[in-house]
Amino acid sequence: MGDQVERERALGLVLELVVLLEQDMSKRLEQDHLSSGRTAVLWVIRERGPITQRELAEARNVTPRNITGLVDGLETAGLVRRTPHPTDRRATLVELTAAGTAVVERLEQEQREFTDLLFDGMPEAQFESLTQGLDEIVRRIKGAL
Amino acid sequence: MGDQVERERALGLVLELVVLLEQDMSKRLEQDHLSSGRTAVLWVIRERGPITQRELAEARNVTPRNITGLVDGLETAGLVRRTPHPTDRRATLVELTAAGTAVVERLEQEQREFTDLLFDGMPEAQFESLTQGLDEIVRRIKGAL
DNA sequence: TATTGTTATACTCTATAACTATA
DNA sequence: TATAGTTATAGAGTATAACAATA
Repeated sequence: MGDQVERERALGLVLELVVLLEQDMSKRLEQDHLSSGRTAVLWVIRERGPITQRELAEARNVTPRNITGLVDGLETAGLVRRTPHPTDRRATLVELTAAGTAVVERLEQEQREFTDLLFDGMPEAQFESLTQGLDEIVRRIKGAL
Repeated sequence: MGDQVERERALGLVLELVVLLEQDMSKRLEQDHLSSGRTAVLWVIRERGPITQRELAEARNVTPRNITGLVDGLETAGLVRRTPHPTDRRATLVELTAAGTAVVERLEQEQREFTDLLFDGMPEAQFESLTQGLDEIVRRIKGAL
C-alpha cells in the first residue's frame, strides 16, 4: 500500500491526471466552439436519440432552466433542433442535426485516438494491473459517497 | 495493451474517476463555502507565502482580472488579506489570515484522509503497478500536449 | 515606456423563483 | 393540480480592453 510519501505521490498523479484531462478536453472542444456543458448534452442526445428537455435535465442532473440555455446555444450553433413533441404539446424534443451528428462523430473519433495515445504499445500486464487498480479506487470512491 | 473493447472500458474508468473526483471535491469545498477557483488560489499562497496578484495570475495561468475577483471573494470571506508591497507601490501582497490558514490545514487533513480511502489495505503489488501505470499515461498525455 | 491592478463589459455554467401553456 | 419549458434574477469562473497609479 505504500508509505505516506509514496501515497501522496500517487494521489498527486491522480490529481495531475484530472487536470491534464480537463485541459486536453477543453482545448479540443474550443476548436469546435463547444463547451463542456453543451458537449455533455450532445452526448446524451447521441446515446438516447430525440429527447425532451426534461429528460435531458434528469440525465445531466441539472435544472431544466440550465438545459434551456444549453439547447439555445447548441441550436444557434446549428448542432441540434427543437421539434414539437408528437403527443405532449407542452414538451419539446431535441434532436441532432446533420452538423451535430458530424460533430459528435468527430468527437468519438478523437476519443478513439486518445485511447490509442494512452494505451498503444503498453505491455499487457501493465494494462491489466492499471485497469484493475483504477477499478479498485473508483469502487472505493463510489463506496464513500 | 488490451483489445478495443478493453481499452474503451479503461478510458471509461479514467473518465469516471475524473468525474467522481470533481464531484467529491466540489462537495467538500461547498461545505466550507469555497469554490474551485478560490481554493486553487489558497493553495498557491499556502505553498509560496505572501505573493503578488500578478504572481498568482501566472501561477494559476489565468488573467490578472480573474485574480482580482478571486481575491475579492477570499478577502470578503476573511481567508486572505491584501497588504501593501514593501517596495513596489503598484503591487499588492496577498497573504493567508489565521482563518485562511486554518481552512487550508483542514483541507490538507481531508486530503490525507482521501489518500487513506484510496490506498488503505491495497496490496503492495497492486499499489506499485497502479502508480506505474498512472505515471505512464500521465507522461504520455504530457508528451502529446 | 512597461507593469500592477482596477473598472467596464461579456460569455458560460449553474441555481431558484415566478409564470405560461398544456395535461 | 401537476408538468414542460420559459422569463427574470443571481453568483461563480473566465476573458479582453481601457485606464490609473507607479516603476
